[in-house]
Amino acid sequence: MVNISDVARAAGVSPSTVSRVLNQPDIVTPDKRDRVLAAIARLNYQPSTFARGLRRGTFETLALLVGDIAQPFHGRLAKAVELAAEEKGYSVLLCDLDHRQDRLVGFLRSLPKRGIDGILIATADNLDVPAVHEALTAFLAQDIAAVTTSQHLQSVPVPAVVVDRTAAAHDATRHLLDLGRWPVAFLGGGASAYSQRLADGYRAGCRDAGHRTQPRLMLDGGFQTEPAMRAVAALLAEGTIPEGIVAANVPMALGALRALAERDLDVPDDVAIIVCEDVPVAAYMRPSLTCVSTDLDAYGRRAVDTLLAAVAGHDVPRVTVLPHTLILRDSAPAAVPPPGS
Amino acid sequence: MVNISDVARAAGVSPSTVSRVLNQPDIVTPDKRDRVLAAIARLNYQPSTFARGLRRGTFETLALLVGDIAQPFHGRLAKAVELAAEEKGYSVLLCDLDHRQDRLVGFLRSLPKRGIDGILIATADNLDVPAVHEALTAFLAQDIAAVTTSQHLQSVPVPAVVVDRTAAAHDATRHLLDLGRWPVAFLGGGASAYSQRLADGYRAGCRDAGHRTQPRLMLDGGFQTEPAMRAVAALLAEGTIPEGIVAANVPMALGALRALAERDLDVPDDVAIIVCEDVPVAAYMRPSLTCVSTDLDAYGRRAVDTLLAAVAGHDVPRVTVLPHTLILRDSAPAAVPPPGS
DNA sequence: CTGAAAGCGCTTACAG
DNA sequence: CTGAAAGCGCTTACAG
Repeated sequence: MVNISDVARAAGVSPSTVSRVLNQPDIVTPDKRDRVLAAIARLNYQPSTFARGLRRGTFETLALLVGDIAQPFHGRLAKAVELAAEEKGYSVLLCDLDHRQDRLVGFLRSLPKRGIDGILIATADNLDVPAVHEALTAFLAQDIAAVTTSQHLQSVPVPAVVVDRTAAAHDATRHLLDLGRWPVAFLGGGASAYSQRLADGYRAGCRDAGHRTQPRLMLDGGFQTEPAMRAVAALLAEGTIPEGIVAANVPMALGALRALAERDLDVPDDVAIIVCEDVPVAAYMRPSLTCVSTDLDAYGRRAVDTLLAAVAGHDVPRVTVLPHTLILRDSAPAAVPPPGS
Repeated sequence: MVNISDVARAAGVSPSTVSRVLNQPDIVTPDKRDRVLAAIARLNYQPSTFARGLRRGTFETLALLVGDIAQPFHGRLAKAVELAAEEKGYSVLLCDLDHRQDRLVGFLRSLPKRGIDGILIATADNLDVPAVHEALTAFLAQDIAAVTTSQHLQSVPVPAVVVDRTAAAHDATRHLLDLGRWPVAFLGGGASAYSQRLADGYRAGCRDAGHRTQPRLMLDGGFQTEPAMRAVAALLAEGTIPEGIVAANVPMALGALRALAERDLDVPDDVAIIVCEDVPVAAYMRPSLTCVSTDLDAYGRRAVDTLLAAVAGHDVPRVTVLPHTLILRDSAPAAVPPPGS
């Protein structure tokens, strides 16, 4: 790579002047400025981000810690984040957690030495556990900005950019109940805070409609298709056929669809399904999936903007809530008679 | 962040000695070595990757240029790449091309200044076009290693780690023909080299079985669900009902499924579908999708290994071909009578 | 306005 | 074996 001295030599000035042309151009005589600019263009000079970063202490790089980039929601969000960051001149380091706590802790330990300016934590896994809390605290002590999506941390002061999951699940549940469906099962991901928040909304939705929730209707599908399928199959096998299912994510909704199909249950006629996230593929499945949807491009942009504001040392809101809307599709349309009628 | 001088002071040695403990430990007296190691542990010191990189000229960072991280195949491959790279101590910069040539060219121009050691180009978009060729040549001139997946470049000496797409499409086509299906349509992505390679395999498969391919059976679905749906719908509207469809990717297969459903055509009874890639979701759709599959973890690992070998200056094979297998699922099972029988 | 100098945090010949 | 010095490619007070 051509460096600043090459350019200086070519333009007949000192390296300092080349640097000034790049950073404070008005300080430089037009004559020299033009010569430098010409040399830069001719040699195709680009200042090394890291030599510059070493001096300035900022590398224009963010890290995205994602639960599982292979999941459609995360992939779609990662895309939005990358595009938004790139627009601001930042690069994005991809860190796939593979839903493993040891990986998260490892990244929190190793990322500071990589000179990143901030991290975005996008995982539904619970961060409010001692090991993560400790690693996160040590991380933040090094004055690197952090923002989470998908959860609002209790124990550590990290700003969150989130959808109100409780409200989303509440709306989803109400939609099924308004369709006259009951019982309605909840297909979540076990004890994670994220899943608990959805479960709260589900319970509230049931309560508001005068229904009593039952533990056996709270299914643990581990956020994955396969275990979700088994959880729904187990519910059916024990004799309960729910008239609706609120699924936390699309892969689990797929698992539910398969389990229902094996028992020849129709969606939405026998069982209506609604999902608490939206991804492109949801619109194209059969039946297409009714979802609580958020504009993921806006989500990614907002998360990046918040993180960059924090990087710049500005005060940022402790929590930013993005709007969500119900997208009606075939798995739980605007109106469909309950199976008994 | 604590730096090497802090450690040196704490251990009562010079920074040089600390550096040696890290890089050539046997050169250092055990006594001092232990003191330094203790100080490192106590202060939780980690040498800055970029200060080190500035000296050494290597930053232990790879860039992954991906056509669209939101597509399931790319997301799954990105995961494999990230895990493999991290295992070798490398970080991965995520660069989403959004299938736009200007973004690809922009990344090729801007990545060198970011001090990456190599790039992995994972896109089905055609790279053998003048603008990209020029940018790629300028990129390679800076002595940064590059590897492509998914295509073998004609014009530039970049090693490729690929599945033999022609053979894959050939096998896929033959499977449908062996089922007694004809006509069989090909659902590809227009003029891209990637799609052309698949089309070649499709044509060869037809030819081998004694069928004459017809241009109207070659559909352009642009690698996306929506246009694929329109392309299949158009074929049906014009009166042709294929007994089988070879789809280049899963999103297009979804589009085909929808178009067929709208005409009440059953899969696989009326129309069998086979896809030339495999992603987790394919197994869980209804009908589940028969696919030509490749172990994506092995794929990612192989791509990273090849790239790192190139970074290290070793000779690497111009092209590495990974094996593929047919995964039989419901959309084109082992045996199903043709619709006419 | 501009150049020479110092320094960001490392590594590695160079003396000793 | 070890420290002082130089240098990776920048930026920015500091003189002038």
